[in-house]
Amino acid sequence: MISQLGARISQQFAEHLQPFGLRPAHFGVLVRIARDEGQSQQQLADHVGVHRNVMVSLVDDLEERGLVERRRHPEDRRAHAIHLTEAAVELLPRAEEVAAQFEASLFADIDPADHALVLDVLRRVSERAGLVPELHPALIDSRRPAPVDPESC
Amino acid sequence: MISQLGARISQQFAEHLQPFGLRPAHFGVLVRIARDEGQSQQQLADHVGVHRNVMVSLVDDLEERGLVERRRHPEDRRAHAIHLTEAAVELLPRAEEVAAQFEASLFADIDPADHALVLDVLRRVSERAGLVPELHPALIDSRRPAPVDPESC
DNA sequence: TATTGTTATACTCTATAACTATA
DNA sequence: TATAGTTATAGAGTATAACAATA
Repeated sequence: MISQLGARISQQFAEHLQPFGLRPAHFGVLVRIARDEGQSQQQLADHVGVHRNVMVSLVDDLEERGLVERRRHPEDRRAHAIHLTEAAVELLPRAEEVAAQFEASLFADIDPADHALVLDVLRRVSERAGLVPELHPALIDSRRPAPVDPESC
Repeated sequence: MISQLGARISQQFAEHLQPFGLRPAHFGVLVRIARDEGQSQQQLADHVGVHRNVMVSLVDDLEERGLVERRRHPEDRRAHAIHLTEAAVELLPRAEEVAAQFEASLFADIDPADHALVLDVLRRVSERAGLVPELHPALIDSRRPAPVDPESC
């Protein structure tokens, strides 16, 4: 159920972001850049939970949309330092407001205390499921619980 | 977050089902058939929430695995009546046990009352998001809330 | 030798259209 | 005319491997 719900939420969130010319992944990347400007693409990929190959095209898209800049990284000549443009600084709060309204609409008939509890529990379940945003992907696999042996049932 | 969690849960559930030679979608179809034997592929597709085209290959897979049979539908010569084989009747409870253990492992450090509450809330959110398992897909679109106008933020 | 960004490739999923046989 | 099952095809998304530049 969580999987199906997640897929539909992502689909609907994509519709909400369409007027901005963004997909959910773009939004996630922008939020991460805003939290800490000048990160490398590799760092962003780790934080968002995608492979660095995917980050290339995400940053490509955002650069074409005029929302981010690839600058020279001050410490590592291999890496880019990714920064928001002024257009992004203007756009991001509006997109975040749409996201907040969307979440509110989903939980519209849910008691606010229950809403908060659900998000807190899901956050803890996410960690248990190996979804640790701050963790390097290479470390995630070892945290995955091993599948159950079907013969033992 | 729900979207990312759902994707990872689906991925991990797939690993748990791999020893059975099943993917999550197959498991969902089997459960639906068990609930009401002799349904048409179209009915199954509606219940599971996929297009009837997709159900064709799902039933193909299950038939190859020897888990379901396509019999003549007693009332409609266009349709098939899908039934579980004895192998499926033997396998399904074991797969359901694996699923239950997997869910338990995800919520292992969550208070049981909170666990139940979360699932209940998510069920209600799912309905609000247009995820109504018993509803025909054609009716779902009209239940989707309209995207927010970004200019109003 | 390892890492960053990049490109290419393949594989899975999904969405759409069209066809047939029935209703 | 509409529906059930089927097939084919195109597109998005994802995963893997390889490469040049740099650490």
